[in-house]
Amino acid sequence: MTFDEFCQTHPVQEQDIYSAFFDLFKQTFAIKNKNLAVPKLKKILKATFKLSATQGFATMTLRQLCQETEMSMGGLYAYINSKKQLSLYIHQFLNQFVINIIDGVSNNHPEQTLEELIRYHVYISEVLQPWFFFAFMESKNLSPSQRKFAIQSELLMESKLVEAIEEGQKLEIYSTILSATSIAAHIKPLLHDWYLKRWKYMQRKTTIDDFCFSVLIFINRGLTSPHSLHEHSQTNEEQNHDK
Amino acid sequence: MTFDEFCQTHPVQEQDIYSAFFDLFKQTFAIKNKNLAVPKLKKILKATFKLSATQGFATMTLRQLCQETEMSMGGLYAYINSKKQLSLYIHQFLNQFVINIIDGVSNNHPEQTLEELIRYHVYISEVLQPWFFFAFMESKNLSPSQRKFAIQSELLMESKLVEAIEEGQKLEIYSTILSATSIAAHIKPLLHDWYLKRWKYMQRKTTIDDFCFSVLIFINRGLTSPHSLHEHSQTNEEQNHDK
DNA sequence: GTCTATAGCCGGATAGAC
DNA sequence: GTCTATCCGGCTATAGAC
Repeated sequence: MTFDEFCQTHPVQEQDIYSAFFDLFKQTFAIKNKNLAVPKLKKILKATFKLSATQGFATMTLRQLCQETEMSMGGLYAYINSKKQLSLYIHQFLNQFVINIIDGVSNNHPEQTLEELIRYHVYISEVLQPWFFFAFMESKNLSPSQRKFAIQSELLMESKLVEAIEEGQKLEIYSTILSATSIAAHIKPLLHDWYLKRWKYMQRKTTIDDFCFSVLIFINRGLTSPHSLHEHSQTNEEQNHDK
Repeated sequence: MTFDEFCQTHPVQEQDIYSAFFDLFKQTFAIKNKNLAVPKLKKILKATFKLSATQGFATMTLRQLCQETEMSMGGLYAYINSKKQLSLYIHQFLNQFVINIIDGVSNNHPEQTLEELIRYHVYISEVLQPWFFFAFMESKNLSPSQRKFAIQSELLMESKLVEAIEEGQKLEIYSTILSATSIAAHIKPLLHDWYLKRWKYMQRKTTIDDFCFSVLIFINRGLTSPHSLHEHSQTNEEQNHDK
């Protein structure tokens, strides 16, 4: 499945996202009119991501947010109850959104499942790049209990990866030299790189499908190659003596 | 080379580090007495890392820093000129420190060079874990020109990785399906994971040499395996039809 | 629902005693 | 060199007009 196909089969357009955001928290907003609220929430969230990405959420002031959104302080406070809650809502919404999609990944052949998990993660993090970046950088703002809640989508992804790898190891498709847990631990930072170092990939004109292709090759090799570094490590001491 | 051997052959003990920190910036400190200054700087830096890691540098207040270091505001200001400069100095020192070590990596056989680069990076990031974590999370605080300067150690590491991989590809030790640049781009986040998600590895009781071993196997496979995902991707569409 | 004006607080930084 | 006391600016949040 390519990125385009993913976008056509999942509710990941901008209007889908911000509309879902309103619905999730509507009972706590002072504003009740959805048609009015959604565009403004969109403005507020986009501005928050922009300012947070360049200076961090903590140093972003609500005055800056007003300027960026062309709203007044009073107007802003009709949509957010506090600066802290704005951050909390972003974490909570993202977590819910990711769980909904990752949970739907079918569990068939391990290679197929693994590819789908990886592609879906990259695709979601593309569509919600500012959200992912924000969540990664600003997770400190959360209290321990809130953090535990917001991390659930991460845990789900990790357990699904481990499950697929273990399945592949049972079927003897994948090597068992490294544990499924530690391989999953290596896969995740590879995927995070797509939204954390976005500018790097933009600069190099790497498309999202190129990135997926390259990551999938790299991971697939890490899982299937019969080679082991063991021999390499053992000869290493001899090499050092040669110096 | 194991982590222990690395520590014995490089100036990476705590006293080495904080002493070097004082030397690098001594002309700008109000304090001139090194024996007095080094322990206090150590206290200040450690407290800064601790507070920043849990709440972020931006929300850390100098009053918190005073409490943590058992100093007064006035006393503190004998060691730092401003909050901003404290952050800047951390970035600059780390950058210098990493360059000094990475630049010394010998350029012999590509496999050996690659292993040494990777091990050294992990080993430095172990010894200076709080510094690396700080630099990653707080790089926003830097102005563009300062950031450009502080990123030089990253660029050096990256260019050395690419150089070694290209060398290996020329010698036909490594596959050329993926470019050296994109492989290097995959290696870096794997290494960053060691200091970014430290708690995860602590919890799992993964030792640093275990981590290096596992990463080296994974990378080595990614470089050498003859397998290509190409066949897999091509058959993927057929698989989808099967559903 | 949205605005302006302001309350109330807390941060970084400094002055000046010791 | 180190302390206490204080200044001043900017922050979040709210009150009240429209």
